[in-house]
Amino acid sequence: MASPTAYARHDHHRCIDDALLAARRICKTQGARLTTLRERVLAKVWQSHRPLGAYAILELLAEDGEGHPAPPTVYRALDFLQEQGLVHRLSSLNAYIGCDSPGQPHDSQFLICRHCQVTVEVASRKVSEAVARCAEAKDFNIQHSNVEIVGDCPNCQKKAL
Amino acid sequence: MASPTAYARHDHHRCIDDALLAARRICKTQGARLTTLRERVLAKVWQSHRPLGAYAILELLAEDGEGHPAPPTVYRALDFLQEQGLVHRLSSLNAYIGCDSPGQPHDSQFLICRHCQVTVEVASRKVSEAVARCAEAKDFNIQHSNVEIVGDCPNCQKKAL
DNA sequence: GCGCAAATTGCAATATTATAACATTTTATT
DNA sequence: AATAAAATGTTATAATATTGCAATTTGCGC
Repeated sequence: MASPTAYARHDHHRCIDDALLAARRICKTQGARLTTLRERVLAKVWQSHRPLGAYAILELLAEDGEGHPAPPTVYRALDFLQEQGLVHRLSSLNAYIGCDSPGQPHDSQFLICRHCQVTVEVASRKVSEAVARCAEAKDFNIQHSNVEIVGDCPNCQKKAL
Repeated sequence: MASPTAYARHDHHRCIDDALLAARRICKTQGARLTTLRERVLAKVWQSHRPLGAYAILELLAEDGEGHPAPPTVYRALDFLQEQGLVHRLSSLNAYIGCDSPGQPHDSQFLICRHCQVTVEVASRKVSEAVARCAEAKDFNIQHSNVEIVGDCPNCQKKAL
């Protein structure tokens, strides 16, 4: 199992660039409008592999100088990005993170490090299936599932925190 | 698979009574103090099989007439109840629900109906194991996992909503 | 029972996250 | 260019949660 990029030293500019390119491609094919603002918000979300709160995004946007949007603006952009499957919301943190594999619908789980906050998205068929069976067994019809796993990432384990 | 109590017509007073009895027993053995306030909060949480927000609990307490606690009071009681494993917090709803099988530590998942909000706690070994394997595969050390599944409960499916 | 320390609760203020309502601007299309 | 729809701006406020400190209650040793 290759270690997720997020845990390794890597050229993060590439993560950002890839995310923006994918977003443009997806929005184009969907006929959705990836405006400047939305793209700026997406870029901020992708500034790291840590989930970012709406107000943190707001501050980062303000630092750019190009306009100081108000909360509704950011929330609307985030709503749009979620609808397009470009970002996920982590409800246990009230924060947002870029989607790892946008475009195709997928069921994902999140590994959230409680020390460094680095968060990795995984798409485990085993987990998805187990969840599906578990719901079926109770005659429950799944619309959406949210799996957030909190613990220690490999890096932080090494640091013996 | 027996249908969960929450979905069936049942004597709900018994759910409340059982929860309170179990809570007293558990706190006693743990040397934890289940005060009047904490017990009142627990009773409110158990008033239904729907998750309840902190401010909703606050209002219910106020209706009783016996003092109108302020938010911190309720949040502290909820923190205590969570520490004792007597209630769970559903982060996707910012709401709290009574624990189904308090006492022993357990890994649970929640089936949340998007129509009637009735929420059932399940403890699927398959899901727990799949989650554990998925984390292991990324060399991630789980501290806690949160699985919230949103969809249509059996009753609401029948009503064809 | 009495006094002390610790735990709990009360209380006021405030922080944080999110949305409502409506005005304005931008965009795509005619 | 005119229009309608979409997006953004703006102001205010709602909903959720916490901080800090004072007052009270409780458990416990004496």
